[in-house]
Amino acid sequence: MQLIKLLDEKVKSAVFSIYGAQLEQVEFQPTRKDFEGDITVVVFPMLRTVKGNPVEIGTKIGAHLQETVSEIASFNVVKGFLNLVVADSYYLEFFNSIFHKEQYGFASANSKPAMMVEYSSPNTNKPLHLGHIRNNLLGYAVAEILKAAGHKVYKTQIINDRGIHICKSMLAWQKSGKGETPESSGLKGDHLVGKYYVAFDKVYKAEVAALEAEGVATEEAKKNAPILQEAQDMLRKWESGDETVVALWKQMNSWVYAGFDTTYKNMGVDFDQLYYESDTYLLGKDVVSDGLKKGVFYKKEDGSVWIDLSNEGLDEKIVLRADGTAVYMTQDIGTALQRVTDFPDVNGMVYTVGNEQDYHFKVLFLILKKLGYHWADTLYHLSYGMVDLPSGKMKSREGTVVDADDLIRNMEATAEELSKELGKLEGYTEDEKRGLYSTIGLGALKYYILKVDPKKRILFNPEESVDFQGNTGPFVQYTYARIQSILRKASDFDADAIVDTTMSLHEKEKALLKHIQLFPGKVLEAAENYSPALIANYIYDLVKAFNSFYQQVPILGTSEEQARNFRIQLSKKVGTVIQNGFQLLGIVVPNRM
RNA sequence: GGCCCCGUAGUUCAAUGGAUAGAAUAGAAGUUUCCUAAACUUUAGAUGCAAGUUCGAUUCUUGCCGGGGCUACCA
Repeated sequence: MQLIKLLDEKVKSAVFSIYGAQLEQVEFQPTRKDFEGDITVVVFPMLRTVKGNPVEIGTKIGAHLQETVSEIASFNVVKGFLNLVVADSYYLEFFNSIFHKEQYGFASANSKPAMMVEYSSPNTNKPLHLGHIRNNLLGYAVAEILKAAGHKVYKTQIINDRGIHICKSMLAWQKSGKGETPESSGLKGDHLVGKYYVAFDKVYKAEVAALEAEGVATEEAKKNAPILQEAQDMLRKWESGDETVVALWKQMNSWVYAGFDTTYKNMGVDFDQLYYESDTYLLGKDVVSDGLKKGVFYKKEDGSVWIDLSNEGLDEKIVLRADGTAVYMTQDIGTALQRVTDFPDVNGMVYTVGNEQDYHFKVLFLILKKLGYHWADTLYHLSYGMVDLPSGKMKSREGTVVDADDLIRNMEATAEELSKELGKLEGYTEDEKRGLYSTIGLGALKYYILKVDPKKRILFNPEESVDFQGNTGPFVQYTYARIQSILRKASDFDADAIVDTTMSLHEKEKALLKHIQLFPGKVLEAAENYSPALIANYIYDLVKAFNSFYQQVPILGTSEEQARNFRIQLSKKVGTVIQNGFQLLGIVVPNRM
């Protein structure tokens, strides 16, 4: 970053002194590995300002830079690309300047406005599945990245704890549960409740089929199945505050929360502030009447309230039912306002929600804007692709899901199996080993999900296990562990030594330093794009470069003392960057594996 | 039908409009008396199709083809 800033000025003044022309901006890119050089200036865009042959222009600028800028050791020009070779001393000075910064790459805390990141937001009628895992990992990682970019961040979720879905589980439990509890059944609370959600659907389908057999039309049968009507009745009772129903609702939700807490803990995600739909679903109604007065909304004959977005290329959208009750949109308007009230310092909210709701959020943000809330422009829908199975979409009701708890357990089991096969853990206690299996298994899973661009849909084949080799979490973790091993063995090295900047660098060392230098910029880029994938890919490249260095250059075996010490320091620094980068992804790195 | 997203090696992923499109995996061939071989090195293999803008297009525009999603007084 610093280098580019410096060169930007130098190139501009070079062009000015040679051609008397003022460049708007200079285009840089890292030099491709097939060419000699470290950083490349692209000459083509300059042709708009400076007339002439690109090679000739590049050569003149290169010569001028070599003469006047001490950091530039030499240059070459290929077609319209001016490749600059940066002096080793520059990189060594850079290394000295960052070596002691433990938080290297992170902007100073709270130097930017506070933001709120919403993620997870599950329904409370069934356990979490792979889709939720992607949501949680993305939301958590984006929150961490925003923090690293200097924002204060509040992590939040809205728990969808009311509605017909939870009544379905409640009803089925009431009918056939025989008082079963997590304790009596040995089932995790969310799994127990999910079991009854599936049970409801089974009865419901049977009833629909029975009605159809009697000659009732499918649509009618779906509406009139007795058990569904009972569930709707239960929801009405809940809304009117029926004591028995509310008590049952509280009990079943408490089971689910306990289950979710375990899953969140295992996944390593957390929240600063929770919102419950049962508290917020009535919010937003005042805003609607306010909007009516302002003329943002309009009322239809039946009393329902709408917004017309056809001028924006969207449809009409309902914001309040004819009977005056709130819909999804009403609630989301209210919740947004609530959050702004609760956290006045927040400037920017991120909603981590699947791309099936792209339209909903487009409309929500537009409505808030039309209502005149200045902060509407700071809202962002972090939309991500679905996680599908080869058989299609996951459906909890039909049991075709990859359960979050099962998957995590499987990943840990695979890690255990592999670790035992390799047998490198003598001296570890059983507890330490179990901790490590979890670190590796989760690392593999998290990396697998996060390295993919959020927008892209993931096809997950449960038959093919998630890899532990190649571009994977364990690959990165392994490299980190090897670095720690070096540091353990190098007890004699001087961690405070200032590197002699007149030393000449090995090609692999220079490659590493160049890469390390990119880290702070990469963090900012990831924050701007809300993309943990950028961090994952960056760390992967860094690790590749380190492994290549490790393989080809002796570290502890270096005969020259200064060079040896530098190589250990360099390894240590690479380790810190790996650790810091993986921390942003919520992945732990082990000292041994 | 309308609107949105996605099409890159067999497979899973990369590439602010820039050089000969990078990796991993699966395939082929190598590297352990030496810092952890979950590694390293070599090899073969891809931009859905057709136009346009540009000095230059995987990237931007349009059309077509393929996959997914949204288009509820459910959330």
